Amino acid sequence: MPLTPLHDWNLTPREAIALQRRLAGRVERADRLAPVRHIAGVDIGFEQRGEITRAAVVVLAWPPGKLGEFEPEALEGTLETVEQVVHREPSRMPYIPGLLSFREVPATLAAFDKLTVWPELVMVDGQGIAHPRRLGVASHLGLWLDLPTIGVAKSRLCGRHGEPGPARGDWEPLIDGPDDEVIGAVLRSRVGVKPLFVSPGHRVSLPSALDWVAACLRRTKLPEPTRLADRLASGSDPEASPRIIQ
DNA sequence: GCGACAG
DNA sequence: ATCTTGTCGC
Repeated sequence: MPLTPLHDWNLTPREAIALQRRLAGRVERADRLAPVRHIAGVDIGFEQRGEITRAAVVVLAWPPGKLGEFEPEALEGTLETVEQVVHREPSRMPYIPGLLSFREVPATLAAFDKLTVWPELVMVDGQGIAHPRRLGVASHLGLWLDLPTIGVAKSRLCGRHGEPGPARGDWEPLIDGPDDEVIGAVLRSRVGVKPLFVSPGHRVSLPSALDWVAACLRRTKLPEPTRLADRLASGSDPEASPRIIQ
């Protein structure tokens, strides 16, 4: 069953919410990944006070160059960029908490259209199922692309949790609803900084999502895929021209 | 009615 | 998210 073309979406918040409820039923929370050879990172930036949406996708080679090390520092620079693309277009919707995917997914899909290297796993800057209707931007994108996705957010949208321990890798479950459903994890990705909110997007379990994020962590707070996509989507890399490396 | 609220 | 100077810390 084909989904409604996102480019045609011109929904009211009420209609968008109804659509999310239907799509949430199609999100898979168990692992169903093909062998991973490339991991993509996705992030969105804005220009001109939000009038222009800028989607960035960075594709990294997996596994990283050097294996057998446990310290992230020893793996510095081992997740190499294979391709990166940027797509700009007029923004379609304002930001509304809970409806982020309607604002960001269309531009993201256009960016994916430009990729020549297709990833087997995607990390998205935002929530996966850790969403009021269990359909955050990572889950929505995963359904659309028919790819496994993981949500890596910098702050909380919903759910309750304890404060994770101080060590890198320490985490606490993110729980929501009257039935205490575990919708994600609050992960200390770096000592001394606010924790990350990791949640399954599509076709990835929570334990695997945490494993993948941990495997992509280096010295920074964000895992390499979303860190590089962030850099590309934000101003620091002004005329970030699309390029294919190697 | 009163907060909370990804990017 | 973005707008922005200085400032604290490794």
